[in-house]
Amino acid sequence: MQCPLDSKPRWERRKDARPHELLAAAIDLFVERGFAATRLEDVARRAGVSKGTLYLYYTNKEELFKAVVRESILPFLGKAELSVAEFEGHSAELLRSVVMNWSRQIGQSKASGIGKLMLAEAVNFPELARFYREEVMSRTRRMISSILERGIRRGEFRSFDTVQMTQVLIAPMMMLNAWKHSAVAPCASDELQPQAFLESLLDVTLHGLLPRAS
Amino acid sequence: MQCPLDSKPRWERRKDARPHELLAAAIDLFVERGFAATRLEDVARRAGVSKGTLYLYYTNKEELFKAVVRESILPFLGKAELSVAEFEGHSAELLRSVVMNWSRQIGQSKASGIGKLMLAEAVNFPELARFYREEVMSRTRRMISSILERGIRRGEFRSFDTVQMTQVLIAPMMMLNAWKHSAVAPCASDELQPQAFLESLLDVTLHGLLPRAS
Amino acid sequence: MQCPLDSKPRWERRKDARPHELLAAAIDLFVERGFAATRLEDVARRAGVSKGTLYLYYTNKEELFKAVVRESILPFLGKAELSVAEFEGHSAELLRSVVMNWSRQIGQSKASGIGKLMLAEAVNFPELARFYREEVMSRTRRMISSILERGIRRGEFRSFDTVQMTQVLIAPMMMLNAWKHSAVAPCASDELQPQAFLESLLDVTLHGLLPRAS
Amino acid sequence: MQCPLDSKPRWERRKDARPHELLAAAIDLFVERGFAATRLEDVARRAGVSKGTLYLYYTNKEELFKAVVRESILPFLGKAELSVAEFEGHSAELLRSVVMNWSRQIGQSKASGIGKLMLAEAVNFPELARFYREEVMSRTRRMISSILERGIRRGEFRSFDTVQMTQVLIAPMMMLNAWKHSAVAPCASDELQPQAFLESLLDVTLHGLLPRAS
DNA sequence: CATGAATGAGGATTCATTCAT
DNA sequence: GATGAATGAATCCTCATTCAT
Repeated sequence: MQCPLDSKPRWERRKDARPHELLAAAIDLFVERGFAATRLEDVARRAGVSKGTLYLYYTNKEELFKAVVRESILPFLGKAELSVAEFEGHSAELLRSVVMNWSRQIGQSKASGIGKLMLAEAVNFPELARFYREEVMSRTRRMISSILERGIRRGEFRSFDTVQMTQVLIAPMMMLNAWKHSAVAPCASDELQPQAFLESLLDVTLHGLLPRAS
Repeated sequence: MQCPLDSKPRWERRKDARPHELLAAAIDLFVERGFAATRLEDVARRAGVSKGTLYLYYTNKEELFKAVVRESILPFLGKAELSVAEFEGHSAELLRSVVMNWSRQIGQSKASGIGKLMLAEAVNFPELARFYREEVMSRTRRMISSILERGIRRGEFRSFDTVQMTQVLIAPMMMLNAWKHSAVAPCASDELQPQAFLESLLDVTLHGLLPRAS
Repeated sequence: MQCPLDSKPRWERRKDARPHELLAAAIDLFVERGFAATRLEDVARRAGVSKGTLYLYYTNKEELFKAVVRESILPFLGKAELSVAEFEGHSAELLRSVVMNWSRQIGQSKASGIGKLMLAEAVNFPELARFYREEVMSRTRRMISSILERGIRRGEFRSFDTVQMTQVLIAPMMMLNAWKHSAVAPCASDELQPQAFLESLLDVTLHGLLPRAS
Repeated sequence: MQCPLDSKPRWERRKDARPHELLAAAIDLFVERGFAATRLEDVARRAGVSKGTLYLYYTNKEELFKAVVRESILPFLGKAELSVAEFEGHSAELLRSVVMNWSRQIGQSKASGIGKLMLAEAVNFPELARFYREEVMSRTRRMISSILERGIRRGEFRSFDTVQMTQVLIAPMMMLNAWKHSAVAPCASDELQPQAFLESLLDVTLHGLLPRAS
C-alpha cells in the first residue's frame, strides 16, 4: 500500500509536489501571456488540477505570482549576492562571472520572462509592484553597484558614475531577457543570439570600463 | 498647426482635430496602463467624447493603437532614417546625434512608453505584434545597424559583430524608455536620470566601439 | 418617429423608466430570497434587461439594495414623521393612525419584507447594516418614541418606560411584516390576518397604555 | 454530564461528545451568519475537527441544522408544554411564567437566534422550512393559544380573538430574540434591555388582556 | 473513525462593441 | 456626425460535498 522507500501515503506525496507543479504551470503562462491575461483556470488545467485546487495552495492570483517569483528568482539572487561577497579576483572577472551565471541560470529558465511582465503590468497591480521592486529590483541593483564600486576602489575600473552605470549595465540584460519572451523581439531568433549578445555586451562594457590603455 | 486663414467653421475644425485629440488621450492611457487594461470608455472620456464616437474614427481598439503608433513614432523614425542617410561626419558623432535626437523627441514624449507595452502584450495581440515589428522594430534595427556598418567601413569603429552590437545598443535605450513609465523602475527617480543614463551609455559605448587607442 | 406628447426619443423615455423597473424587480427578489441569495442576473432578467444593464444604473449589489430602500421605505417614513409633527388630536388616535398608515403603505407593498432580510443579513454586510440602522431603524424608533412621550406628557397615556415600550410596539409590527414574507410564518394565511392582527395589537396596546379606567 | 464511573476509554468518550461539540460550533455560526452564509469548514474548525468528520455525523448542511434545532429548541418546548398542561393557578400567572422561562432558557442561549435566521432563509430551503414550521412554530403557537383559551374559559381574561392575539403575543418575543442577534437591532445595547422589554411587554399585555377593571 | 485534498458549479463584476435615435 | 444605452462573453473566487488514504 505504501512505497517502502517513502512512508507517506501517495496523495500526501502528491501534496508536496503540488506547489511546484502549480508554480511551473503558472510561470509558463505568466511569462507567455502576462499577469492579467493569464487565466487561473488555464494554470490549473496545465498543472492537471481543477480551478479550486489552485486556491488550496495560493489564496489568490497575486499570491500565486509572488510564489512564482520566490521560487524562481530569489534563490538565484541569494546565491549571486553570496558569490559577489566572496569573490577575490579582478572585478572585470567578477562582473563577467555574474553576468554569465545570470545568463545560465535565470536566462535559460522561464524566470527570465518575469521582468518583462512586471515592467508593463506593475502599474496595474500596486502590491505586486512593491513586492517586486523590493525583493528583486533593489537587490539586483545593489549587487551590480557593489561590483562597480569594488572595481573602482581597487583601481580595476576607471572612475565613473556608478549609479547610472549600474542601470546601463542592467538595462541590456533585462532587455535581452524581455526579448527572449517577446513577440516583438528582434526577429524569430537568428538576430537575437543570447550568448553572442552577452559577449558583445561584455566586450563593449569591459572595453569601456577598464582604465584607458596605457 | 492651424492655418490662420482657415475658413472652416469652428465645429468643422473641431472635427478635424478629433483624431488628434483621441490619439492624445489614447497614448496617455495605453502607456500608463497597457493595451489590454486600457478601457476605451476612459479614452473617450479623456478626449471629451462618447464611447460611440471613438468607433466613428477607429474601427476597434487595435486600429486605435496602430493609429497611435503611426502618429507618435513613425514620423520620427522617418526623419531619423533621413538624417542617417545624409550625415557626413564621424560615425561616433552620428551615433551620438541619433541617440540624442531619439532621447529628445521620443524619449520626452509619451511615445517612449509604447515599447514597454508591446514587449509584454504583443503576444496576446498577434496582429499588433506583426505591425509593430515591421513598422517600428525592424526599421529601428536597420537604422542603427547601418550606422555601425558605416563606422566600421570608414575605419571609425573597430570591427565587431554588428548584428549583436545593434541589439546591445538598442537594448539600454529601450529599457530606459520602459523604465520611465514603469512602476518597477529604478526607484523614486533619483536613481534613474535619463540624461546621465544616456551620457553613461554613450561614454561606455564610444569607449568600447572606437578602435583601440593608439 | 417621436411621440408628439413627449419630445424625448423613445429609448430616452426608456432610460427614465429603467431605474424604477430595476428597483421593482430587485425588491421582489430581495424580499423573496434575501440579499445574498438574490442573483443579479435574475433581477436583470425580471426587469427585462441584461446583466450588464443593471450595472449601468447601480454600481453594485449593495448600491442596488440601498436604492430599493430609498425608493420604497424612506418616502413613507418622511411622510409619517411629518404627520406626527402636525397631529393635534388624542395620542391614542395618533398612534392608531400611524400604525394604520404604516400597514396600508408599507405593509401592503413589498417594502414590508425588507426588515426581515436586514434582520438576518445585516451582519454579513456591514455597510448595509449601517445604512439601514441610520436611515430606517433609528428614524422609526424616534418617531414612535415621540408619540409615546407626547401621550404621557399630555396625560393621555399612563406613565411607563418609553424606550422599552417603543420596542414593544415596533416589535409586533415588524414581525407582522416579516411573517408576511416568510416561509415559517404562522401558516398559510388563515392564521395570520394582518388587519385582524393589527386590530388585536391596537386593542391590547391601547387597553394597556391608557391610564387606568376611572 | 459524564458518569464518574464511566468505564470507556477516553477517545470513546470523546466520540460520544463529538455530536454535541459539533452542534455547539454550528449553532454559534448559524446564529451569527445565517444558514447559507455559514461555511461548514468554519463549523468544523471551531469544533476542532476536519471538514470530513462533520459528514460522518450529519449527512449534509440541512441535517446539521435540524440537529441543532432538535438539541437546542425542542427539549425546552416539551418542558413548556408539560408545564402548561399541569399548571393550576391564574392564567395571567401561567402566561408570565411561560414567558419568563422562555426568556431564561431560550432567550439566554444561542437558540434565541434561530428564529431570525429561519424567518429569512426558510424560503430558500423548503425542507428546512417545513421542518421548522411543524416542529417549532406550530407547537409554539398551539401552546400560547391554549393559555389564552384557558384564561378566557376561566374568566381570567376578557374575550378576544385568540388566534390573532396568539400572534400578537408571540411576535414581540420573537422579535426580541431576533434583535439580540441582529446587526440592525435597536442600537448599541442600551436601548434594548431584554428584561425590561419583557416587563414592558407583560405590563401592557396583562393590562390589555385582563377583564376591564371594575 | 478521521482526515484534508480535490472538485466544479455558481455568482458578481467588467468592458469591447453594437445600434437605435 | 454624435450619442450613450444595451449587450453578453469572460474571469476571479467560493464552498458544499466526495473520497482515497
